[in-house]
Amino acid sequence: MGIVERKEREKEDMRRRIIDAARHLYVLNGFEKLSIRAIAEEIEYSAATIYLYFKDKNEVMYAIHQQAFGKMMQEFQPIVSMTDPFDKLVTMGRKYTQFAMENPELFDVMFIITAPMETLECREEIWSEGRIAFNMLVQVVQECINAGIFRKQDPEVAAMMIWSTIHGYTALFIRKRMNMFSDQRRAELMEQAFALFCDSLRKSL
Amino acid sequence: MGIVERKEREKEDMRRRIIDAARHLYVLNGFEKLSIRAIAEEIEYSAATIYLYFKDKNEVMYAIHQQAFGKMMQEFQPIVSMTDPFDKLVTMGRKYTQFAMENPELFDVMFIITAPMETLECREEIWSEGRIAFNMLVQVVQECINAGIFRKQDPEVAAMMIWSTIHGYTALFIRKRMNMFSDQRRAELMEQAFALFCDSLRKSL
DNA sequence: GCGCTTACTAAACAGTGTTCAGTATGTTTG
DNA sequence: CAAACATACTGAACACTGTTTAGTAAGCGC
Repeated sequence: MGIVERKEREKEDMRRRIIDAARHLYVLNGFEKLSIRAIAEEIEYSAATIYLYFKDKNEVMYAIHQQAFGKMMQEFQPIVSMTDPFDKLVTMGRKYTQFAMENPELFDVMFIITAPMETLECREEIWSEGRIAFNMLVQVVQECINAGIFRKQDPEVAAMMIWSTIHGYTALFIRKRMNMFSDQRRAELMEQAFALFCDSLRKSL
Repeated sequence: MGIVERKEREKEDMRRRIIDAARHLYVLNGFEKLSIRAIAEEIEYSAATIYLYFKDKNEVMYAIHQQAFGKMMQEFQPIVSMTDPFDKLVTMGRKYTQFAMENPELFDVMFIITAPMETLECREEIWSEGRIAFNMLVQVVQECINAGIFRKQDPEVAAMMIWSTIHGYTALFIRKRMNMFSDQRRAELMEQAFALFCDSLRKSL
């Protein structure tokens, strides 16, 4: 009775094909221009078929968002084997922005667009991808506390502050809210603001 | 020959009526659900009429975004008459988040949604609203430097770092990226992260 | 009163997410 | 093997969306 298993596999396969096609089109053109019909055409099925595998467009976006977190966490892997906890923190910050620059649409669906969050909301689930990534940061902050680089304090509060700063200019950049500066000045400001922040952390946390 | 002036006034009046209707519907339902047809119905004109006064939906969003900046700057007015420059900074930070909480859709169009920025891009204009608001922050940072609260440094870099932090958790909150925490913990984290940041600024900038 | 400009609109175009009745194929059962 | 059922899929429709265009009606200067 391998039929049920095969069907299960085929179902899983189709889901993967839809997500792959959707992600492919999404990273090329963004959320607004990603249509169910375009995804369907890409995999050579009718648009209605997508709805046999996903509740709605939000759920497709949620799947892309999940994959994107996988990719980001993979790129963060090298950090865990670093020795100095403060270096870990600095590298995490750098990688966060770098990931956003290299994968603006993925960053968008992970941290800015509301669509994937709506799926969670109506499923009444917690945002586990975000929780896991945030925990990684909290962990590193805790290591800084243990190493005496930071004073004893709530690591989640410190992590939140750090995430905020890094996310802040990254999101402002991605959403073109630094366009009052020239390309060069923009890069300069981000780099120096980051350096100043790292410096400030070292001295005062 | 007051006819030209009257026509000019009427044209300006119609623009204002469109913006008012658009803003009204926008703050109620957000960007996705704001349609040109709905705006037209609100002012009892046909949809095509909107296009006699605005190039496209982006330009309507840009107008709303401009008004929103006006409102925010108004709410920031009391700050300029404060005496202690560091208090100014802290109050600005608080007001930024407070504005976002009280006017989530306005904050969205000002700092997150891409639509209004597209208008600027194709007009090849600078983002003057953002520039002016940022300058206000730079000014206060400069005052902190002059008062010896901060050491001598590039005030734009420091301002950028400060904006990033405040914008960071505010944007994460608005776009539901803090939903892995309970309502209470979320508020706690934001407040304490802000307090920690202010503390850190005092000590190290 | 006659042109001409301006203001406006109905209708169409090309798209969107989503639903549903109907079909065709694969699987199970008598 | 044939009938019954379950599954997978699709064409077409619904109710929208932003935007364009051709055509109409009113106001203005002469």
